Amino acid sequence: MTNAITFAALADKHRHEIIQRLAQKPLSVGSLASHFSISRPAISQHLKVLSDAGLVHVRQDGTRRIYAVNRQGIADMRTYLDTLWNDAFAAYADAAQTLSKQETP
Amino acid sequence: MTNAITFAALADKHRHEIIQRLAQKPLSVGSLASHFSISRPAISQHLKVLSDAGLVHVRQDGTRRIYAVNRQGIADMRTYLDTLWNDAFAAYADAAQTLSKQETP
DNA sequence: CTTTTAGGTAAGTCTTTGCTTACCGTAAGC
DNA sequence: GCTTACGGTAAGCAAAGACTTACCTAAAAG
Repeated sequence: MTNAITFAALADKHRHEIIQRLAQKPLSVGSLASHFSISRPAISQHLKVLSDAGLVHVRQDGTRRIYAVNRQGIADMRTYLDTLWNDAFAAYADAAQTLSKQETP
Repeated sequence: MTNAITFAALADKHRHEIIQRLAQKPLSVGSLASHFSISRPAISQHLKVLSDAGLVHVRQDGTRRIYAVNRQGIADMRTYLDTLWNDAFAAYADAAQTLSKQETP
């Protein structure tokens, strides 16, 4: 289910860059953090937000935790936007037909 | 261009509902506000955020302002997610090939 | 011209959130 | 066993954000 918190996960500049990097290649927390100016715990917290939103998933590898993009989560957002787009299209076509009353309160 | 602020626009519960309603039918500010428990100025502020993100546009109709979904903005987000999805897919295929070194720091 | 209707904007408050440092648990290496 | 590497979590703080009320402008109605 795609909702406000799913979008909130990508609403931060750093989380945005995190998911971009993970889309290129799955990475450990430390290796990910090395690309940023913020602390490693901050990255951990961002990853939790992304994880809770279902946009990334973890795999344990020894002492390291490898994060990767959860493609299903991305697909769900796409579907959500598809619906929005289609609805808006239908509403537009509808408004074009009945030009007289654009808005019935 | 789709970035963090575009997603931030949909990161709020109320803005989420606003765009859903606008996707069904373009609405004036007041008529939109009547469906919510928050004040009209609050709705105005939310509409500004959505507008700045390029997700809605306005049309003046007498003293009223009719807001509608900007389909191009939605399409841009879809494209962004498409790229993300494809990149993640490529990274996944790549990781499957070279199973030995999943991560090169 | 005056009044109403519609809505954007400002100022102030309260909540949320992103960051830091400090701490703790767990898995590999010796 | 002990130690080191890797990260998740807690507490506290400062910045951002979502509200409110109050105010102001612009278009229609009379």
